[in-house]
Amino acid sequence: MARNKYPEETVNLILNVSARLFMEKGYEHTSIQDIIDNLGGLSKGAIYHHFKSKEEILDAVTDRIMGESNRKLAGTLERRDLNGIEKLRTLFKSSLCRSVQDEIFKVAPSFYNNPRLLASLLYETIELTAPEFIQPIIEEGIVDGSIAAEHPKQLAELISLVANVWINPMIFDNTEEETYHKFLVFDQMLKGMGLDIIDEEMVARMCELTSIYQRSK
Amino acid sequence: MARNKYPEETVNLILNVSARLFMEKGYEHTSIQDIIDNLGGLSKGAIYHHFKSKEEILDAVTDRIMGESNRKLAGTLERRDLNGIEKLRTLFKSSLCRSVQDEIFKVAPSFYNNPRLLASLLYETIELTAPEFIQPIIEEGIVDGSIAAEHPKQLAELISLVANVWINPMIFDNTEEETYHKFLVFDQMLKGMGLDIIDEEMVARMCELTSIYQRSK
DNA sequence: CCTTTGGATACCTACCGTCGGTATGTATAA
DNA sequence: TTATACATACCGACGGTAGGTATCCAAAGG
Repeated sequence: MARNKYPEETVNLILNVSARLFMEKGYEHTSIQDIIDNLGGLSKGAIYHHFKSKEEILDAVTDRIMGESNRKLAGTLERRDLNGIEKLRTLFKSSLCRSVQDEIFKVAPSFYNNPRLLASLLYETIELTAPEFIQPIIEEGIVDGSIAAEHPKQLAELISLVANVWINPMIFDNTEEETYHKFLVFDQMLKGMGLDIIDEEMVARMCELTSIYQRSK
Repeated sequence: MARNKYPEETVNLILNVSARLFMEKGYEHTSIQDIIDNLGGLSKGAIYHHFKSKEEILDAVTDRIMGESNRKLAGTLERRDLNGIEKLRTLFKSSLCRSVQDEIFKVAPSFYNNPRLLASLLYETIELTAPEFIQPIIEEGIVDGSIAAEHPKQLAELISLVANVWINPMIFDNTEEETYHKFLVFDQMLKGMGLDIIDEEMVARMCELTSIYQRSK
């Protein structure tokens, strides 16, 4: 294929195709040849010119996805009109709304057959989302008095893990009813730790999410 | 190598070698050839006579590990001298004590570089440990009045996830102090949901576990 | 200002070693 | 004799590389 004047377009093309295939078929069941076949004329040489390994493509794909959603989280973090607990609420709500129209959702990826992506998500949740976004908010809430917690780091991890992994319909299959129950238990847990975050609207959104996901499979 | 009169010994040999290598190097970075090289003379034909794929070896390995620990859990489940909450307590305590002398611990496997094993553990926890062992105990506790919960299935999943994954030193690196804080937060969460399970002895054991694991790395 | 030229970069093709897996052969236990 | 426990030789597909070609761009020369 002709040389592209803007190589970042080629990089993006490779990333788009790879991301889709990784989601659909899983990282390990996607071969370089599979990617090539969906590149519209580009060859293996092109891929290995821009990336030094298949692994590096996966890293770039996950970095891009996480980067997108984290940039959106960062917005909430900086708002001055909200105290700690309100920021937590806003964060949850917006991340739920976002998911509904998320692209990743439409391809209905099964993390079940995608241990690589699952592991990435799990570790990014604990090592990035929790300390970078949730923990600061909790610490803020402790200072402004809206949250009572003694170990913000661990609390942030726990909340992030439950919200990002356990409740995630892409990881664990659930009926709408089960999702509802999960949310009730999650709410009970949060309230038990003095965090009143979940409201009816969130529960409704989450059930909507679950059913959208169910249908798209 | 000469034909073995007791083929199950060969199967066990393959499983032992594979388990060790999977832990040390990760499933994906362990080749069939690596396994053969550690088999002491056996060949690829032997492996594929007993297992139909590398995947099946992994399944057998994880099944064996999970089977061992589940058989021990099952013992607690059947005791008649304990009510629900007491069974939960006993379960936690014994699983902590067991881990201290667990073989798996001594090779210091890094789930970090082992997405396959990590995913297996995660799904076995939610789809096996929780519904087969924790949920029945909670339901028993509801009946005998020692536990108050409305959604035993979800509660069982939540507890299992936190205990088996979040607190697991093989999955997330922690200092002893962080482990201690995790346990405090876990305890607070459980108490918030009406479950008084954690005591000082468990906390001590868990910190011991963490330090053993740290040293073995 | 236009042209030439040279090197950096985008990309292609052919090929390599290794991988997981199979077909087939052989020796031994029952 | 038959079924089973292995060994051996081989296969296609895989991830990755070597080396070549084509295109872009910038600086030099006219």
